[in-house]
Amino acid sequence: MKAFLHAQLLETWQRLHTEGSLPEVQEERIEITATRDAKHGDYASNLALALARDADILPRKLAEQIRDALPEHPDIQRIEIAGPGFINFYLNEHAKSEIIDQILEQGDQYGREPAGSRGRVLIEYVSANPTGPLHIGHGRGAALGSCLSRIFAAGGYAVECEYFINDAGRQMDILALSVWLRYLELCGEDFAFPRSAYQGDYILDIAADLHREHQRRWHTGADTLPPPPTSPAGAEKEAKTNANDTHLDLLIEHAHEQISGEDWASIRTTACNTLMKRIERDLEGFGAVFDNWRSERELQNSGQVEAVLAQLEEAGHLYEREGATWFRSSHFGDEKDRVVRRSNGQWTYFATDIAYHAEKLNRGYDTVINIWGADHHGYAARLRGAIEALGENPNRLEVLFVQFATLRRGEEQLPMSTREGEFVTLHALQQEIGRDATRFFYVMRGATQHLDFDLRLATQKSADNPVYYVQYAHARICRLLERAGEGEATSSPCDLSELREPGEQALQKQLAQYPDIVQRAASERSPHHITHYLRNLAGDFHAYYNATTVLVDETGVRQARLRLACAVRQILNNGLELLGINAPESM
RNA sequence: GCGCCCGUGGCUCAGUGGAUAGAGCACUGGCCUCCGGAGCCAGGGGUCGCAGGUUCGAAUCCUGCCGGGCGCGCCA
Repeated sequence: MKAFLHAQLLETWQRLHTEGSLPEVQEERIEITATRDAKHGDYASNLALALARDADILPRKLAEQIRDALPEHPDIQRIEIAGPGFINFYLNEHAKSEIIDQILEQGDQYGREPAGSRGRVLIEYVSANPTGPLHIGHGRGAALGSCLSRIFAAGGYAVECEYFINDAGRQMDILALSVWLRYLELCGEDFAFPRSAYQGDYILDIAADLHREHQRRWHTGADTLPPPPTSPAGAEKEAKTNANDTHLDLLIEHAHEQISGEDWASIRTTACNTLMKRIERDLEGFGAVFDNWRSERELQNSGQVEAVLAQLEEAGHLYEREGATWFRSSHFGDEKDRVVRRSNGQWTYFATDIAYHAEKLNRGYDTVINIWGADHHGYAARLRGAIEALGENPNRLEVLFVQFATLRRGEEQLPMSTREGEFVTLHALQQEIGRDATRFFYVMRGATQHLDFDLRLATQKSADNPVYYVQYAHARICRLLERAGEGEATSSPCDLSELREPGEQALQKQLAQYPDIVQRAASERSPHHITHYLRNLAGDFHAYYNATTVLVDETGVRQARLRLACAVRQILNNGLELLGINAPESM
């Protein structure tokens, strides 16, 4: 209906333009919105206000001219000019109740665009380092990516989801080192475990497996280990960090002397695979589904990094300085140039990432979306710059930054830090509050907002908890339809003009907005529009249900009300589906 | 210091340049002989951080300032 009115306005304007009484107009400038207040009709347009200047006519006069020129239509009861020059459309009852038949006819397809009709999108998300289990910080990215992929699919995009496995680089060496040191402890060695190595129990588990399988094969005396740094009292934090980093490097070097490169690689691979399996399992349990798992190591071995650097070199965007190779990212909007090859000959992560993004773009997606934590925002400019330098349109890459989530239980703040091994894992969070509530809470705020995740609220089984509120509305309708006999509600269309109560009008209007909400959630990459909508719809239903008896004796009224309830259930179901949340039949 | 994000009832947050700025929580008072009370209804509570500007119209766009978060490595 909204699209229809938009077309009518455009057509009418163009006709008046051809007749010479109005100037030209661009399609985007004609807006029509569902009204917030029923006093303003069902739909309203502000075009007379917006375009009065161009037309050189007073807004109200312009509005009248357009109203008079609009063709009559059986769905439109009347058109009014209000306020400074709004054009308000009032639909007749029949047009409003059509929505119910449409919803029941299309079922779970209602609100969905034809698959693949809007282009191809790749969403890369989570991509956490395999150095520990996923924690609640990763959870937010996982929820956002997973919900967005479902919303995009509903919006008509062909969507693929991808996880980039950071299985190369120094992090992996630190991981292997952490495992090896724990292994030495299991061999009976006694020494101070480095503070900046990975502390978590999962490291111990991997070490125990290795110890069981390989016995004392990689054993070496603790007395040969490089001594830990002695940090003088009052030393700067930064100096301490550097000292710890250097110590780790010495330890890694030492390990290389003690065991063969092959064995070291084997420890690294075992640790990485074990953690990746755990990550995959956690994501699967969370409902985050991936189509592709791309390995950084494989990418590096494929020769793509050399190729892409050669391409940049050829285009003159690289230069040497102080033994390193730099990319001239400052020419492409970054604040300074960035190293792509270190003076020790190794690529930086950035170099690999350029190759990775070049690959993604070459695979032919219209849009490539990355979901990153807010702490990475400074990184986007150089990546965009590299894409531009490669002759691609940098706008095909879109980076969504998700702000941090803090976790609390009532007043108590819960800490999280991978290195210290003290964090709430995503798995533990789900165990405690369930997948549905976890997903809903993660996406109910805009991604740019800091999220205050309250475990106490999320575990409450009451109306305070929005997940239960929405699910309860669904369960309630299911029970109602069961009681009435399913057949009655889903049978052939009945006379919906019986729906005259204010609550029934409100519900029909709310239902009609669903497709717009889905489109908006997709175009703004904002699943929270869905959570808000569902809460409102559930609220309207609860209010209606409390005020009006559905199962009355008059057959016509009863059938119409059941049919309305059935349509509400369908939309609750469709909306929850977009969030990957269950729509239970009973609770 | 520079860059990005955020300042909206006591709290957590919606808000697409539009009509009287909205929810939920908390608070106060009501509603089950009734389709699920895991629910509903009513009420109080606001300088939309501050100051300019653009506009017929600004919480929304622009500039400056104030406050909070994050980032500013030959780490990933």
